[in-house]
Amino acid sequence: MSKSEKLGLYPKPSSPCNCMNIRRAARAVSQFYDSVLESGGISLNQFGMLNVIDSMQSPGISELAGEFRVDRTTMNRNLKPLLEKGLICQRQGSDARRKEIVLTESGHSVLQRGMELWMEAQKSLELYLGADELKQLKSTLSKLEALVP
Amino acid sequence: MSKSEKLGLYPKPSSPCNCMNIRRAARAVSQFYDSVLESGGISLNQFGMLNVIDSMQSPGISELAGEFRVDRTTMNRNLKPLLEKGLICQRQGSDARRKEIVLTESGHSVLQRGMELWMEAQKSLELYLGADELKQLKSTLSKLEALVP
DNA sequence: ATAATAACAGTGTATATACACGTAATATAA
DNA sequence: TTATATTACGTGTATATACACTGTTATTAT
Repeated sequence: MSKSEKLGLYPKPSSPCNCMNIRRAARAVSQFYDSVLESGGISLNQFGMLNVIDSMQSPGISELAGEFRVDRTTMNRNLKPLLEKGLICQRQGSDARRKEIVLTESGHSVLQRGMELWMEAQKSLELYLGADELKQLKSTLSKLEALVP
Repeated sequence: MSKSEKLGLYPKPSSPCNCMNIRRAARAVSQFYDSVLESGGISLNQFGMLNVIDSMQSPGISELAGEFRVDRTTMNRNLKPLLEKGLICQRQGSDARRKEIVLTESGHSVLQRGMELWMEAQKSLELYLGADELKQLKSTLSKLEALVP
């Protein structure tokens, strides 16, 4: 390893590929948020699921997936760790096909603690990027989301 | 489903969470690039690995991971599909610890075809966002990458 | 020369992601 | 009312991602 590499004098070169770059950035930001949320015993993704569940009226898995904008089967799998940790539970609705998801007591606690940490992370990122650049980023990301139906 | 939902008149609301938004955007852009590369029989991620391998001098797995900015063990696992498809092969270097990765004939072909498709995808995205907004995005993504060491 | 340390790679485990396929329950059409 | 279509959910399979731990080889210190 060269001296300049050790000292990190050179910025990491970006890929010419826009997709690679956004994937890398997403990994980096995820790791940052995860590290901030770590002391709350939960990951950013799991915190996000708890938060969305809490904001909906006992949603079914498909509705949750729609709100979260992931595949339905992805949501199904991602709920498993929350179930095992006892942060959510499932109950049968009047429609026998539907499985309603609700937060447990423990889930509410973890969500509340996570919210404080999440706000820290949000604030840190805003400081890091600056309000203007962050606003521009949000706008662009919103457009990119619409690339897929 | 309401009429407005069917017609998609309302833009999908973004999450207040910056991390969620960038993760979603990354998924959307990945799906877009994957769909364009599909006829080349390869995903964007795999194309990217082929491309980086091709641009390096028979790298070891750790070097490759460093260039690609993923965990070493992630790179190890991600190379498996490429090996099974016969697009790359591994060979022993003079250093017995090191496993050098090189493209096969087939790998070069797939890379070449993928390159055309990738350029299409790049061009499409540039048209979609506009050159200025894309440039700004690249700059911001580069900063975000630096959030983690 | 031997012991301690570095560097390189692999595996177990866990999560995240989505497609193809299958099953059960409801709603709609004939 | 029965046949059909739609809706909601689950599983198998495959990929992507990273951490903790292990093993092997090379380098360095004593």
